[in-house]
Amino acid sequence: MGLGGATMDERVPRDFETLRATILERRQSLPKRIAQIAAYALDNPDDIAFGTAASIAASAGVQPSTLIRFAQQLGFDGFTSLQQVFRERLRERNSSYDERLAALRAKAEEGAGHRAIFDGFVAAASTSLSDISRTLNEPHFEEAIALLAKAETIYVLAKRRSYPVASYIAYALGKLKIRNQLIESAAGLNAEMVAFATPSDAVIAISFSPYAPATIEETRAISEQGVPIVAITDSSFSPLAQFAKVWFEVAEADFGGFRSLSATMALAMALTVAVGEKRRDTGRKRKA
Amino acid sequence: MGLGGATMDERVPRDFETLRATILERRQSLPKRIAQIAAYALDNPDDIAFGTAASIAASAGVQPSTLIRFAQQLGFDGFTSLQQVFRERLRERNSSYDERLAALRAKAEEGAGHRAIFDGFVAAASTSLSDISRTLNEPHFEEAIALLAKAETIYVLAKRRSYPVASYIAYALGKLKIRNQLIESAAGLNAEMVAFATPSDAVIAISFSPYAPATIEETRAISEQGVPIVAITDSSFSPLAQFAKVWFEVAEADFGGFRSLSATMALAMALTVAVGEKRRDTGRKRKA
DNA sequence: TTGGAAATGGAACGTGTGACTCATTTTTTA
DNA sequence: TAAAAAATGAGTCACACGTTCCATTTCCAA
Repeated sequence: MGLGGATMDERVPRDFETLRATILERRQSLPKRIAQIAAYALDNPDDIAFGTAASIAASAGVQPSTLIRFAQQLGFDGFTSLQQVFRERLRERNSSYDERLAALRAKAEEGAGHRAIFDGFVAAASTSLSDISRTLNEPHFEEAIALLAKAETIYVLAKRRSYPVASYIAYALGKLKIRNQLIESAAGLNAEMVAFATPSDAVIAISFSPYAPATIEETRAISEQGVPIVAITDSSFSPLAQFAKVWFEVAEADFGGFRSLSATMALAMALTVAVGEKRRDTGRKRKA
Repeated sequence: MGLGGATMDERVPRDFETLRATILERRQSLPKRIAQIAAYALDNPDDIAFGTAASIAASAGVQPSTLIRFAQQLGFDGFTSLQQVFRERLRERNSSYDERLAALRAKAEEGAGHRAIFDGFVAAASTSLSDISRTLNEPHFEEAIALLAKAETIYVLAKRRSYPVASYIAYALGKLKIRNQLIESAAGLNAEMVAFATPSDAVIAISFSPYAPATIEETRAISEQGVPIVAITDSSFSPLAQFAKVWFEVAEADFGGFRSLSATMALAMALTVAVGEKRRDTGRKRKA
């Protein structure tokens, strides 16, 4: 029986994920040419969805007939039914991220309602997240983690708009049992607090344009004491950048004059938790 | 010239958005049957991408030849070239949102690296945003805005993990020149602060499981004074819900034990700005 | 109302499609 | 190593496809 198990009562994969799993599972036992197509299919699913049997076969470097045997071996009637699965995949996947965002943004801009405001903030947050996900500088990220992991006390410095981020960092550091000091504006004791920091500590400073003068000033002061600084800011021209050992540029989308904090938050949390992990690892090594 | 302007040098739409715009623009001047297809095409772009001329024509209730006339009227050679645009649309839209998220999450789960941690937080934030965007209860949203808009002073109540959100709300309210009072845990004057609130004020209370006892207690106290409460919390069983006039259920995804705040932040900002707008509108009306 | 033009329906056509068949090659088994 | 079985390549074929063409209907202007 040349057609393998196709005539048996085995179930035919009707959705792409099942199909994919089936192919991966049988990969080892497939004949060479069939395996060649299998690999091509999983690598270029869009081509399978749109191409003709002939064009796909050519791209994959096999004969059209082999393509049909491949389909039959998986339990399909022929190439066409196999292709349906690949088409269904494209059809079923919801409108793309960008389309959704565009829709949200359009609604937010045209509609004057309150729902539009909400959509605007969601869109701004999503955009910011997707931006930072693309642009995060990994070496900087690793450097910042290393720097913070070996600090005795982590000082967290931010005012005004950035303050919520700082307070969440402080909360998270506390939960991770990492000594930290939040420098807020309330009591006016900042100068004294800053004076305690030494080169074996570290600072996370966060500030966005328009930069709070107090943040700048305190960052300058603390950097002069030789304390290493990790800065999260919004441009290379930020006054924070010149004082910082490592700095991140985070482009937050804004809506209605208020900038999203989602990207900054994600970065801040990642930094914090990564530092926590690095410390745990280092501690474990020291003991061993 | 039966084929309309097709023979002129007008540009043929090569991408879906241009095509869409072109169709919408000409909609009025199109013959009946052609317009019928135009509407069908914009409503069921996926069918155009995958179907055959015959099947599409049948679905749209026209003759196949009309379908081709439609394509030609838009400047295409024939139906096939028109179809390419619809296929390109599916092909070009990046891997779907869900696929991207799944990828991020997979990386975050398998990989132990620091980048994985970052991806995890971005994924958690994205998930939360997409969830709240789907599930936001609009009547509740409007009600909360109305309630907060007419308050003399808005009290903002949150501890621990929720505190960053509260501080951002307070910052934003301040910028919008809306009188507000942030109730933090620092000074221990909370009871006194809470005592000032009257029924013509309002409260935004934020708390997630495990609920900070202080937040619950203060919310209870303030509700007994007849002050209307808007609660942002994470479950219908939240102790906040029973005290609140309006409450929002926000499901935040978490990563590494730290919950994202992105959805809560977006909701909080939307609330704040919407209240600001509503107040401006009302003020304008009063003057007029 | 009538003439002409545009729009439409439907049949006919040629091309390119997927699938089948069979000869050949490769792999496996004895 | 020989024989059998499986896999592959290539040619063929029926047919469904997109397209074209022409007869008919609909619409508009005179």
